[in-house]
Amino acid sequence: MSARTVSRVVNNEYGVAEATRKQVLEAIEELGYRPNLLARALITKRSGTVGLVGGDMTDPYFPALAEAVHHRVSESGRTTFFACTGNDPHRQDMVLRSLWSYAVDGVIVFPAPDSIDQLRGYARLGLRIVVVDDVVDAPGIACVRFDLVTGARLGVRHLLDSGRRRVGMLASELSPPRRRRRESGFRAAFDDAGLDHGAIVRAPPTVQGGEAGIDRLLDLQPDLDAILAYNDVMAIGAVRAVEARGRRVPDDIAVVGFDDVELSAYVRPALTTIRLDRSLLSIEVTRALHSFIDAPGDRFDPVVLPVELVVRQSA
Amino acid sequence: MSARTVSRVVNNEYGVAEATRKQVLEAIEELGYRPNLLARALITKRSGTVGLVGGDMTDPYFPALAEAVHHRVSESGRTTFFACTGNDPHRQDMVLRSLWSYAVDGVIVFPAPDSIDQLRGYARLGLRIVVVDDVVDAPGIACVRFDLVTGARLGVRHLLDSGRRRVGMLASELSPPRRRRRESGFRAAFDDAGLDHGAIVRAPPTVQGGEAGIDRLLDLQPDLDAILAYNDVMAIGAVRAVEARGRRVPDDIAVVGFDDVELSAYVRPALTTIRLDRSLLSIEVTRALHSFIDAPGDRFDPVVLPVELVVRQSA
DNA sequence: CGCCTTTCTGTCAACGATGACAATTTCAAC
DNA sequence: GTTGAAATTGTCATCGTTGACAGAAAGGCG
Repeated sequence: MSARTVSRVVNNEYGVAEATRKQVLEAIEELGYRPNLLARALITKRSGTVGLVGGDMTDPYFPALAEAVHHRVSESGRTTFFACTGNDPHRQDMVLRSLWSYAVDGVIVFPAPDSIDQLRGYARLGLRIVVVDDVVDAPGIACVRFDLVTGARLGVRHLLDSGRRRVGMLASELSPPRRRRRESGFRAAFDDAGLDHGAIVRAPPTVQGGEAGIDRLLDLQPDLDAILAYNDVMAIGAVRAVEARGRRVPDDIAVVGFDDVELSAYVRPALTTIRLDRSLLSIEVTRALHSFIDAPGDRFDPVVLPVELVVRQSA
Repeated sequence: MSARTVSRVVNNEYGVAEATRKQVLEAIEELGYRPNLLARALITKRSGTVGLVGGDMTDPYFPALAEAVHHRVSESGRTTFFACTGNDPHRQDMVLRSLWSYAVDGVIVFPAPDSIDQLRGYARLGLRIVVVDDVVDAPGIACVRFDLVTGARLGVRHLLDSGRRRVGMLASELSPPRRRRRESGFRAAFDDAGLDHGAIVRAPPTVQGGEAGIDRLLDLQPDLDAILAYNDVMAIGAVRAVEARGRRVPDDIAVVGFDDVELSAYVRPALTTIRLDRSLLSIEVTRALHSFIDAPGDRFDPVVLPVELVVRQSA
């Protein structure tokens, strides 16, 4: 009974006598044999695993998406591992290096700032990459993103419709210029309406960042009556900071976020937000990944996903 | 220039002439060479990675802990990968299998229900395991947990001190009997006081589970004036459900949670909770892991971590 | 029974690194 | 110039699996 035969049984290959197969399975059971995936991956260049690389796990958008992605990926019999980069290109490099080197079948990445060339490099090394929220034109890289320009427009229009006129924006300091699509939409919406927008302030995309950003924003422009925030977590920080200054949401200042994380419905006031549907995103990123893995090509047309305004209490 | 020499340079081994080292480094740079970690791990049985396996990423306790663990683990030059099991022993088996097979240096596991024998099995296969929140006496397995009995006692005492007498408990249906230490503490606190405790209801440890649990709890015992919840996420569900029934928190019903996730300070009313200090936990689990990895032994004395009552608005 | 086809099983090399150890070079000291 | 020790570099086997291919066994047919 050679190792080769065992290999055939384990991999369900064609051409093993039924009696042998049974015998091998029994031996496997008895000895508690587990194939060594390292050795297998070393030779096949495939590992049956997928990596999901995000910037910050503590932003609730990531875990929720992760769960959805895991679920879809597992349908193809693969395991998903998660990693995070803290939005640090160097840390991202370490993570991708590990993943690449372990021959993951592909990775889904929320890229750290200024890491596009790094991604190109890994694509050249043969790593299949799905980039979320950025556009990279390179073989081996697929791009999926939400239509954030429209999203910001929807948010601003909602604020204008409800009579707000002095609208500031709380942006993320981690977005490089090319990825500031919420800001573009914000400006565009005011251009459309022939009005001037309020100040734009950038801060870390966290609750604390939101609080700090609001402090600066209100110092710059004390008469603001509405805020469009980069995401829900910042929006929550914004609400807190506004209330800490003794002003009320939404009566004095309306707040609109992005994402629609579960949490947004639980805080008071419940957040009005632009929903970036995780289920949709998980479907599309895994579709892109699978098409890369199974198909021979290394091109994938960029996907732009629709967004939706969810009106709750904060605006 | 043999491969062996390159290996020596890459691993910073002693005994390479300076001139050779420089030459090799240049070649590495020029050719974009990356050592294949698979091959390395295959022979060394070490991969420089650590796995953190949780039940549910969408419970905010996990991501926050993950970030802390990642940080500590990275100090030893290792990369951390995260995975989740959905509290399903079978999924846990797949995850551990992958991790073991990729020769991770160790794993930190929040075990799925009824998976202790599975963990023992992997420990026998040589996987170094740190188990959180359970006690497993086996070589190769270290255990770290919070003193939840005391935690529950603290919570109950706080409620009794503020005059509550009809206190129910919202437990997790995922905890097997041996791990129901919050419930033990809950009962013990009432025994101490010579009082009777209210009903105990088990539900999934999520916001929805908390809501559903409260519905059943209030049906069983409509006159409850306080609730001890399994964790903050359930407590948030509890608050919502209580308010949905037209009763107020904390005036009509007080709510105490466990964990002290960041979120707990942001919801209204802000949650009173038993803090399970993530920073402490991350220190201890990585200490356990490192002692396993670096030391020759395969025993590690169980660690019990202290807890702390954090009083906010909900009780 | 011989021959051919089909089915099954085994052998060997390879994946890319490192452990063990051997070979070579370097260099100081005699 | 020889010697010996130390420093440097190379060779070979190995980790556990699979690809390519060869060999053995089984079955069909004249």
